[in-house]
Amino acid sequence: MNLKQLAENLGLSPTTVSRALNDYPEVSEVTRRRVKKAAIQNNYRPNAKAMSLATGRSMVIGHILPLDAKNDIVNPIFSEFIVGASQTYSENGYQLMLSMVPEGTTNQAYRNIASKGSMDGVIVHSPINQDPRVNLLQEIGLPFVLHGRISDEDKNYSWIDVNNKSAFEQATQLLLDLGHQRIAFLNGEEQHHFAQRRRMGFKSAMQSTKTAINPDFQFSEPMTEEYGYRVTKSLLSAPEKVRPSGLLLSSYVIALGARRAIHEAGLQMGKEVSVIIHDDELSYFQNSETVPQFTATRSSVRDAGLQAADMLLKIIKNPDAGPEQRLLECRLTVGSSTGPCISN
Amino acid sequence: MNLKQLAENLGLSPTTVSRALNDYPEVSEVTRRRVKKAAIQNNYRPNAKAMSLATGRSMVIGHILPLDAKNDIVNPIFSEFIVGASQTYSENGYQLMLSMVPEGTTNQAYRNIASKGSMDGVIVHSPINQDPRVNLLQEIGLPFVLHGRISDEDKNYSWIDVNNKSAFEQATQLLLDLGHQRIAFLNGEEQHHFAQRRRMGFKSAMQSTKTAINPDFQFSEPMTEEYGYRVTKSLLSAPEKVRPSGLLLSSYVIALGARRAIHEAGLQMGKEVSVIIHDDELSYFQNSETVPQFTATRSSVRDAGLQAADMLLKIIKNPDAGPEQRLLECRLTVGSSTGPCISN
DNA sequence: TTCGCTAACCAATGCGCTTTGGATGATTTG
DNA sequence: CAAATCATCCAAAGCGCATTGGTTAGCGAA
Repeated sequence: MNLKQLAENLGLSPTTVSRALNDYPEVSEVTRRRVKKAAIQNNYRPNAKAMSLATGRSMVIGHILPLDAKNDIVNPIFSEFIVGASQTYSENGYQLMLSMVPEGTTNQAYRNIASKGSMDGVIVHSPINQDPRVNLLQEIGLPFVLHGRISDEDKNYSWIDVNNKSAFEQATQLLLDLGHQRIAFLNGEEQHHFAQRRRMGFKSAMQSTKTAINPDFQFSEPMTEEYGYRVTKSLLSAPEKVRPSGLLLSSYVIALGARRAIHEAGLQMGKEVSVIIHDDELSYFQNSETVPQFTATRSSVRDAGLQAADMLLKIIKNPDAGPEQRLLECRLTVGSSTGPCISN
Repeated sequence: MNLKQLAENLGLSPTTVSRALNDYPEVSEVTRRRVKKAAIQNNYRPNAKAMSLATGRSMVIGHILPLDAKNDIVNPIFSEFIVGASQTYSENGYQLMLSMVPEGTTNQAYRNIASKGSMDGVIVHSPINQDPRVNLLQEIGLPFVLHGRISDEDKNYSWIDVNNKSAFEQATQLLLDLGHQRIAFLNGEEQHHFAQRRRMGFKSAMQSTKTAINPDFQFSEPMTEEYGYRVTKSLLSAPEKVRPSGLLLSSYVIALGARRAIHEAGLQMGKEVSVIIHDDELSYFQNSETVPQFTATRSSVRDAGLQAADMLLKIIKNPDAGPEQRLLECRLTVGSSTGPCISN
C-alpha cells in the first residue's frame, strides 16, 4: 500500500493525503480524520527511501566504530552506549545505522557515507590521538558528535566525554590519602585520548603530593580480563614491602582479572591490596550489594549515549548553532576494595 | 556530485554513465574506462536512497533486538555477533541497521520496518518461547534468519543456533564422569529457548545416569555477574557433604561471579568445586594461557554472526530456495576449573 | 451583482537513480 | 549493393513521496 493507492481508495489526491498525514493546515479536519483512519486500517507506512529522497533527510544516524585488524576487540561499553542513544533516536523517529570501518580505509569509508547521503549525522567512537576523522568530517560537512575528544581544549567541534583526568586524579588522591605510595596503574591503550587523560590525572595527583611514580608499575594495553590477571599476578609476586599496595584500573573488565590474581595470591582486596577502578556501569556487571564491591569512579555510559544522541539531533535540527561540549563528571563511590595501607 | 552532473561533465547521457558504472555490456570499453575514472576523480558515489528507490533493494540488513522494560540488559554477546555479521555485510556492500524494539510494541515495530521498506531482511535476536515474530515475519514476507530457534523441529524457517542441548549434555556428563553427583545448574532465563535446551541437555545426562536432580540447585535468571556470585555464595554456605561439588554455568559472566564467591569461600576451582561454563568466546574475555582457566563448551558467537549474515544474504539473493538451518556444535575443552570429586 | 478572500482541494514537478524502448551509424551478410 | 545485424548511445518513464503553484467553490463585503 502506497500513498497513491491510499489516495485512490479515498477518492482524494496524493497531495491531500500526504498533507493530511503530515498535519499540514490546508486540509479540513474531517478529511484529516478520514485519511488517518484509513491509513491505520490499511497498515500504510510511508516508504522511508522515497520520503528521504523527497525531503533530503534520511532520518538515519550512523555510529562509526573503527575496527582494528590486529586487535578488533569490541568495546563492551559500546553496546551500552548504543542502548542509551537508541532511546533518544526512537523518541525522535530516527534509525540507527552501524558502520564498522576497518583501519586504513577510514577516509574512503567516511566519504562514502557522506556522499551516499544515507545518514543525517554520525557519532564517532573511540577517537585516537590526532584523529584525522574530525577534520575529514568538517571538510565533508556531515554533522557529528565525538564520543571522547582528541585534544585538550578543542572547542570547535561537538563532543561528549567523561572527565577522565579529574576522575583519575580523585581516585589516585584517595589511594594516597589512605597511605598508599606504591600505586600501580593499569591503563588502556594510550593511543586513545581518554587513556592519556587518565594518565594525566594520575600523574597530577602523584606529583602534587610528591610521590614517586614507579615506571615498573605503569601499563597500557587493551582492556581485557587477561591483561588484568597477568599484570596483577606478576606485580604481586614481589615481596610485600616492594610490590604495589594500590591498584588503579581503567575498567571493570581489567578489574575482573586483577581480582582473580589477588584471590589466587591469597590476598584480599581492601586489605593487602586496595583497588580503585573506573566503572562504566554496564548493566550486566552491576551488583546489587549495599556496599559496592569496588571503589570506583562511576559514570553511566548509557547516559552518555543518550546525551550524545541528543546533541547530534540538536545539531541536525539547527546546524548554525555552534558546537557544544559536555564533560560528564564521575562519582567517586567507596566500596569494599579499598582500605588503609598496611604495608608501610 | 550526482549522476546527472557527472554525465554532463562527460558529455554523455545519465543512462550511459549509469550503465558504465554498473558494468552493463551496452557500453564500449573506452567509454567505461573514461566514466569510471571521472567518477573516482569527482568523488562520485551514487545516492543510496535514490538507488534503492529505483531498484527496490535497500542494501540494508536490520538486526532486531528486543528491549525489555524491566530488564534491558544488553546481551554482551550481541556486540560480538554483530562484528561477525558486519564482516559479511561489508564484503557484500550491505549496511547494518540496528533496531531496539521495546517489549510490547513488537507487532507494530515489525510492520513498520517491513512497510517502510528500509530493510531487505532482518536478523532476529533473543527469540523467546512461542515467539510470535516468526509468524509475523512470514506473514509480512520479509526475509529473516533467527539467531536461535523457537521450537524443536522447526524446519520451515531459517535459523542458526548452537547445539545447546548436546553441549550441556556433554558438560554434565563430564562432571558425572568425574564423580560429581551434586551438580548445581545456573541457567539463563528459561523463557529463552536456548536456556530451555540447555536444561534439556542437563536433564538428559542426569537421567541417563540415574542421578537425582536436586531442585534446590536449579536456577534461572538473567546472566549477570551478581547472579553468579549471589547464588554460588549461598550454595557454598552449606556443609561440604551437602553442597554442590559441581557447577554448571550458562555464561562466562555468571562464571565471573561464581569464581568470586568460590575464592571468597576459600575454595579452589578444580579442587573443592568443579566448574564448567558455556563460553561464547568474547574477545575481551579470552585468555592466552596454555591451559584454559575454565573447562567450557565453546562456540564462537562471532562466527555465528558471520554465518547468519551469510544465510540471510543467500535468502535475499534466492528467495525461492527453502529455509536453511545450521546447528553449530561446541567444543568441550578441559581447563583447570574441573577435577575429580573429592567430597563423596 | 460583483469583487475579493479564504478554505479545501489537486496537477504537476522533482529528489537521483535504474530501466525500458528506441535511435543512430557502422559492420556484416546474402 | 541492399538488407540485416550489431555496437553504442540516448530520451523518457518510473520508483514513492513532498512540495510548489495553481484551481474551485463558497462566503461576506461593497
